[in-house]
Amino acid sequence: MYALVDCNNFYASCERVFNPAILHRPVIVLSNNDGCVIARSNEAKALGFKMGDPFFKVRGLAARHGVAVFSSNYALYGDMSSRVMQTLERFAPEVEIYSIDEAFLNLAGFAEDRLAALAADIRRTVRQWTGIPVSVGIGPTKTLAKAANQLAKKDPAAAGVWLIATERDRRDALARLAIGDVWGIGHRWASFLESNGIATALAFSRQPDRWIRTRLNVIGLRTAVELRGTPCIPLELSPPPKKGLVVSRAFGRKLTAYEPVKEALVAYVTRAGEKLRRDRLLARHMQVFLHNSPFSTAEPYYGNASGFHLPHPTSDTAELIGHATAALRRLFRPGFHYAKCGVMLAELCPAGAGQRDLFDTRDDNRSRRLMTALDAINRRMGRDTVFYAGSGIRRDWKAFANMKTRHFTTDWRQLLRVSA
DNA sequence: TCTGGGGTCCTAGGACCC
DNA sequence: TCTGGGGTCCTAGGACCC
Repeated sequence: MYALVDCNNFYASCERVFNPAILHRPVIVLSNNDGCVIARSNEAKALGFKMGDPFFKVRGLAARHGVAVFSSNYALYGDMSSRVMQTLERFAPEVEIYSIDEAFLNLAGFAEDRLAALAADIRRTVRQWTGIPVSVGIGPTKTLAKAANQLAKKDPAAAGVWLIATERDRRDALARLAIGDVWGIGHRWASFLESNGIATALAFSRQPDRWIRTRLNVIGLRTAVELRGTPCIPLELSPPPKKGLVVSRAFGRKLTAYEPVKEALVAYVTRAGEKLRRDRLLARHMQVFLHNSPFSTAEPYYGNASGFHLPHPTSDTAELIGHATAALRRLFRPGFHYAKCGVMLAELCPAGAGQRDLFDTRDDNRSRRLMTALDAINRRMGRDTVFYAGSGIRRDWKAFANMKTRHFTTDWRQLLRVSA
C-alpha cells in the first residue's frame, strides 16, 4: 500500500502559519512578478478565484472581499516543505518526495486495519510540528493513493483521510472521481474521454487496453492499469539525474533596449551556472530564448530561440555568459517590447565525466577554483555578494514582489517578532 | 501597466544505414 | 492484385505533472 500525503493549499497555508490573523480570511498567493494566482485558500476558491487567473483581472474581487494577497516567498515555502518531509520520514522507511508539497510513503508491512489510524496520526503530527494541514490518501497503487487523496480533500466528512483497501473501496472511489481528477489525465485527455462518454475514473478503468493504448498512449494505459489496482509506477526513492535545467523570468517591465535584456540574461545564466555546480553537472548544450508579450495587441508576437552545442562540457559561468550573449545578439531585434528571456542547459553530464576534445589543452583548474571561490563567498555572505558586472547593478528589469512576507525561517534578521 | 516557472515522456515523420 | 525487412537517430509537437 502507498500513502500520498499532500499539503492543503500549500503556499497559502505557509503564509497562515506566520499570520494567524488570516486563518479565516480568504488567501491567495501570486506567481513571480505578482502576475497570476497560483495558490488559493478554500475560502478564496469558494469566491471564484481560479488557478492561473491574471491578478490584474481579479484585483477588484480581492479588494471587495478583503482577500489577503501575497507575492510568492519560495525561501519560506521551500523551508516549510523540508520540515513537512522530515516529519513524514518518521512514519515510513521509504518516502518519495514527489513535489514541493506532496510525498508518497511506502506502507508495505503495516497491518491493514491500522492504516486509517496511521493516516490520522500523520495528519495530526504534521499539523502540530509544522503548522501545515495535510490530506492523506491510501491505496494499493500510486494512482489509487492519488485518487484517495482527491476524495480526502473533497469530502468534508472524510476528515482529510481516505482509504482504498478493498475491491469495494476501489470501485466506490473510482465511481466518485471525475475523469479529469485522475492523476495522469490532463485537460486534453479529459475532454477527449468525456466526449466519448467516459466521465468517471471507473468508466475509464473499464475501457479495453487496445482502445486506450491507441487513443491515448502507453502512459494512459499505465494509468488505467494502476486504477485497476495493479502497480506499474514504482516509488522513486532518489531523484533520477536531471536531464536539463531552465532559468527564465518575465521582466518587471517591458524592455526595448538590448542592454537591459542582456543584463537579465546574464543574471539568469549566472543562476543556471550555480545550479549546475550545486548538482555537480556540466552542460553540453545551451538554448537561449527571448520573446515579447504573447498577449500584446500593440505589436506582433516575436519569439525566437537559438540552441547550440557548447565547445566542451562546462559549468563555468563566464564561459556560459559568453555563449549566451553571443546567442542573444543573434536573437535580438530592435522595435519590440520584450517580456521575457531565458536559458536552457541540456545534455548534462556528471562533472568529471566530461569528454575532452583530443586537442583541448585548456587548464580548467583555474576555472574550477574561481567558481568554487565564487560559490563559497555567495553561500556564506549571501546570494550575489560577488557577481559578473554584465548582469548590471541597478537591475530595474527585475520582477517585482510587492506583497512578500519575510523569510521567517531561513534568515536570523527576519525572525517573527511577537508582542505580548 | 497588467498574464509564472520548472520539469518529463511519447509519437510521428523524415533522414540515414544495411 | 502484389515495390522487403530491419534498424538508428533526430526533431517538432503535444501530452502530462507540480
